Amino acid sequence: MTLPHKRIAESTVRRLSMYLRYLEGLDGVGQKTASSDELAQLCGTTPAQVRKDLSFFGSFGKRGLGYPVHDLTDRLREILGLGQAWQIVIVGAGKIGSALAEYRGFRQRGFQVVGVYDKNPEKIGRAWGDAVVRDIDELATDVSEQHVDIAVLAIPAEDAQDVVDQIVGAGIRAILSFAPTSLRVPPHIAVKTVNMAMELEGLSFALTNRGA
Amino acid sequence: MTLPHKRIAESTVRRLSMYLRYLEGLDGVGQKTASSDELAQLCGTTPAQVRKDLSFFGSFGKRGLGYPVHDLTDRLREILGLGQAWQIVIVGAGKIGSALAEYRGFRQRGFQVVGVYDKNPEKIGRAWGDAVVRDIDELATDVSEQHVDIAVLAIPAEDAQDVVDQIVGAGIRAILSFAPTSLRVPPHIAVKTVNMAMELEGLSFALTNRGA
DNA sequence: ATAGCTTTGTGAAGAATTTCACAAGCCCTC
DNA sequence: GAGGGCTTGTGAAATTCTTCACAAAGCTAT
Repeated sequence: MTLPHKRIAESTVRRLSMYLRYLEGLDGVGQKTASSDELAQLCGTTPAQVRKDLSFFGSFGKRGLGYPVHDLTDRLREILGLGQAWQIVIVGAGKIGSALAEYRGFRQRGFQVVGVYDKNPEKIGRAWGDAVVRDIDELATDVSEQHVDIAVLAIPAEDAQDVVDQIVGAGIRAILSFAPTSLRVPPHIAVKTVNMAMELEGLSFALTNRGA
Repeated sequence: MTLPHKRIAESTVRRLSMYLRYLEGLDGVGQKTASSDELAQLCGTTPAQVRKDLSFFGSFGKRGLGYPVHDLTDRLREILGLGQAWQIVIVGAGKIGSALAEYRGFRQRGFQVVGVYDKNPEKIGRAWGDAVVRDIDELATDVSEQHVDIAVLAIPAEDAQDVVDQIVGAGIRAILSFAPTSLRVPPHIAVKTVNMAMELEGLSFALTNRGA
């Protein structure tokens, strides 16, 4: 459906995601068209960047007019693969896992939380949102038997690689990790890592080497 | 102290942060030296990249031997500005703010949480970790009167820009935002945004355009 | 239908980042 | 103290990403 003739940069995909968010907002208030300049200002980028990003996937705009808000919204959803419901599991029922399990953004964008796992016996069996916390020892079996697309890891760094090896063996296809460690996975598995310490240290560096 | 003759890329800073994490681990188990190759494998990058990144700041290694683990750890802490205690406030006492307030990584790396703020009267006054939740209306005053370096935003997108404007006016120097929106700030303010929807959509895109 | 204003789509230029490749340097052994 | 085996530090090459700049095209008004 989408035609990735060229490899699409990760930075481009991140921006597409941002364009989508703002287009949804514009669509919600009934705006019919938006120019690359308007989108760029909303997203904090440049008009040329917006046009280039979109041009990788086709010609959606009208010269002199801009982009049709509603159509482009649909098109971006399709490009980003949001047309279908992805099934995700959350691994780790601590504070972060808790915040994630209740995060409305998941459902809003078609990500269904089909399971929550922990290794702590005290947490197993408790209700969490719609799900019940299950024993992490069941994770691999569940992943291979049910259809699970994405695993979200909210567990300590030292447990992460072990869990990754298990779920990769069980056929997971993508991982979003909040564990502050780098993960080894086969090349066909998509992985993103969110590392708060890294973000904070980036700010610390910026404060130290500029604003001083 | 550190000598940023050239502008340092953000990607480089992120990797420095990762090198630091693994070096701390190696230091903890008493390893004396580490080669660029070993660090690269741990961090999932290349030896050349490791050497290039470090070379922006000096020559820390010994040819034939590698890098002195303990010294380089110290040096990286200094480069990243972790020698001092940064004071941070958390804005938004919801699930994410809660996870953040109790996040040990902050204190471990010298980030002191000196305040938690919310606009919900039911939350104001409750104890949160060491802090008590304060009224968000006091935030700007507190930022300008106390010494606050970094604000961590865990609030809805629609409230974010308003809070940003207030704390920028009050003299904040850096912002870490979990609000899924782009923030307008003057150029001397450092900003990082963590956007979960964006990460998930990146995975969705990858699943759609490859693994299919 | 034409003129004038606007905005897209896109090669080409430019900038930034990563990778290459190798001389220089350090350690150990003989 | 000379030779061999490693590993760093770094210009230069390669690659990737962003910005430029302009022809092509749509809309409105006359």
